Amino acid sequence: MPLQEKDTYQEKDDSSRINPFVRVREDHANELSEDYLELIEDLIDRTGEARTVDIAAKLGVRQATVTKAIARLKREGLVTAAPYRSIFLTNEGKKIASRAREHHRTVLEFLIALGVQQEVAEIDAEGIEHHLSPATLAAMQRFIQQQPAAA
Amino acid sequence: MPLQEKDTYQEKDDSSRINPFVRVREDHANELSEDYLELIEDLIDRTGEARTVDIAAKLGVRQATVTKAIARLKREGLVTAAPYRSIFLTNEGKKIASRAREHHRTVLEFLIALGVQQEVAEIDAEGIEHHLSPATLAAMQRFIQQQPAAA
DNA sequence: CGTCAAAGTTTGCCTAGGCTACAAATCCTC
DNA sequence: GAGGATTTGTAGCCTAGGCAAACTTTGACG
Ligand SMILES: [Mn+2]
Ligand SMILES: [Mn+2]
Ligand SMILES: [Mn+2]
Ligand SMILES: [Mn+2]
Repeated sequence: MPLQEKDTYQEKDDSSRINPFVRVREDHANELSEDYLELIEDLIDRTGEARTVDIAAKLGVRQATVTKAIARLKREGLVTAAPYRSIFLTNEGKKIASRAREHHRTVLEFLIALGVQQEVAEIDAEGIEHHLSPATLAAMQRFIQQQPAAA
Repeated sequence: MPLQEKDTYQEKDDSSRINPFVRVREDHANELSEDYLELIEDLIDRTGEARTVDIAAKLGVRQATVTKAIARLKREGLVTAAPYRSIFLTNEGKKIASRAREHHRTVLEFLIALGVQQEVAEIDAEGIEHHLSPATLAAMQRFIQQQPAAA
C-alpha cells in the first residue's frame, strides 16, 4: 500500500485539537448555501417569489452563476425548482435559512451595539456571520442585552 | 455589439453602494495570501525558517498544495524561494504579514475581552480577521481599551 | 394570437485550491 | 561518502464558483 502510515495533517501532541484553518475551510464550504437560502427566503417574503435574476442582482453575480448554484442546492435537497420557474425552499432549506438569518441578525445588532456605523456593520456582518462558534454567538447576544439600546 | 448595455450587477438606485457579497468575495481572494504570509513570518521568527512541510502541517493541507500556493505568492512578488530551499518574505510580503498579524491579534484580544474562551477565540479569529472594515477594527480596539483587562 | 423583450438555461471556458502518486533532491547518520 | 529517511517538487486529477455567448422559454401586450 503506497499510502504513508502517518499523515502530517496534525502534529501529534495536537491531534485532538481543532485546526483553525481547517475550520475556516469548512465554514467557507457552507457559506454559499447559507447566503443563497437566506436570500431566497427573504425574496419570497418580500416580493412573493425568488427569481434567478433577482438573486443574481443581490449577490452581484451573473445569472448563469446562480443557475449553476441552484442546481447544486437542488442536488443537496435544499431547494426545489422547475425549469423556468421560481425557486422554493425545502424544509431542510428553511431550517438552514432561518439559522442563517438569525446569525446574521445577531452579528449585525452586535456590531451596531459595539458602535459600528449601520452601513459598515451590514457589510462586515455578511462575512463574519459564517465564522462564529456557538460560544461566540452567545457572547455577542449577551453583549447586545447588556447594552441599554444606546443612543 | 452583443453585450447588453445595462448590466444587472447593481440595482440602479444602489449603484454607489458597496455590495456586501462582492466585498466578501474580495476578502476571500486575499485571505489565503494573508494567512500564508503571517504564518511564514511566524515560522521564521520562531524556528529560524519557513519550510513547506511545516506550513502544510499548520494549515492542515498537503505539501503539494503549499508548493502550488507558494508559486502563486512568488508570482505576486510576496515571497522568494529557491527550489528545495526555505521561503522568505519580500518587503511587500512583510507588510501584508504584519498587517495580518495585527488584525489577528486585535480580533483575538477582542473576543477574549468579550468573554469568549481562549481556544474558541483562536479558532473564530482565524476566519473573522479577513472580514473587518477599518471602522470595525477600530471599534474592537476601543472595546479592548475600555475593558479593565478583566479577571 | 403574434411578436419580442425579459428571464432562464446551456455550453464552454477559466482560476483557485484541494488531492494522490510518484520522482527528485537534500541531508542525517553511520 | 554511502544509504536511506525526509523533504520538496511535478504531473494529473477533481470540484467550486466565477465568466461570456448563444440559445430557449415565458409572458405581456398591441
Ligand atoms: Mn454571508
Ligand atoms: Mn470568510
Ligand atoms: Mn485567517
Ligand atoms: Mn491569522
